[in-house]
Amino acid sequence: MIRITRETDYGIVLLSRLASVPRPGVQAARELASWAGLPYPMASKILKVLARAGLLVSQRGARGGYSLARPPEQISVGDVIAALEGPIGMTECTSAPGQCEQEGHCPVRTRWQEISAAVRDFLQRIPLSELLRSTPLPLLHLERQAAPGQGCP
Amino acid sequence: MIRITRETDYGIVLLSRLASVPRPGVQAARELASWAGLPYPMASKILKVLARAGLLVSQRGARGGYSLARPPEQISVGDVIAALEGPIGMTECTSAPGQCEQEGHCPVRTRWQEISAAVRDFLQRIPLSELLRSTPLPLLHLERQAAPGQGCP
DNA sequence: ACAATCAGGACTGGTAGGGTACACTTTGGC
DNA sequence: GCCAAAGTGTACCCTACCAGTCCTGATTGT
Repeated sequence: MIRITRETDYGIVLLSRLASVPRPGVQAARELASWAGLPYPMASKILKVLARAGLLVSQRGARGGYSLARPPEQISVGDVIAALEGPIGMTECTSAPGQCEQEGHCPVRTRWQEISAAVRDFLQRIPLSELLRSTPLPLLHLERQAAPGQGCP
Repeated sequence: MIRITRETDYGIVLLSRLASVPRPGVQAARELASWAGLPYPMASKILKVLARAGLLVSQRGARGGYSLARPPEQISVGDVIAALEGPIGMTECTSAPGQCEQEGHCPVRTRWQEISAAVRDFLQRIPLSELLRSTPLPLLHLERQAAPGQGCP
């Protein structure tokens, strides 16, 4: 279904929350969970992973919590997905070579690699900060160019 | 993991095979299966679904088989995915509204809808015929524009 | 008539998503 | 110095769905 998991979805919501408070905004997992309407254990699980991946900084002990490791402009949707689900690839063979026995003679393999790369790049270029803007949106548009490196002037 | 299922992957390979023979190229499921290195029941299952979805035309009886319902330029990767996995959406709420209780106040919902739409469009614009070209590739590129309808001149 | 072929299910095993629980460590505050 | 409030790590369960098989029927060319 070309779908992110629920955990990733939650992760993005939690990060967005952290991105929307003035930095440095340390928030406890319980606060974040209740704000997002998630059971605490679930939120905690996700936050742990995001911290280990380097997207969050954790502060242990009383009055501890989580805060963004980088400004929200420098954390992309792609980063979050990669942290919670592993490398982004539309097919098994694109994310982990050697899985498919057909690899040698598969007629569509290289194309899938290109398609995956395009989607990955696309997600990599959407920062958290953009997710939050409730105002006029820079329309996301997927373009096919005739040649590399020849963007609009 | 933002991944198409194996069935979809197989489906695209099978369709590509049909697209690569001169039309009207009726091929039996057994032939297609052995060509793709798939067990016959698996290939058969997939072909049935693709036929019901209108991407393939089936011919029953002796010397029957499958052929493309439309020229390969008019069948897109998005069509195949939709046929085998249902509507394309990166999150549950984008492909089937009403699933998420948070829908009303989810801060990132509209953005996901845009992102999903962009990916869906992108896949919708890659025809089977393109997957087969082994020659210089029109680079796939996902672009973000400032405004709609203002592509390169 | 018969064999080749597709159609439509039912059925099964495995794995990953989604969620919970618990024992442990760290740290601020009194 | 102790306690409570945090995060850490790991183990665990359950369910759904992916991946794959099998069987019984309906068509149709020869």
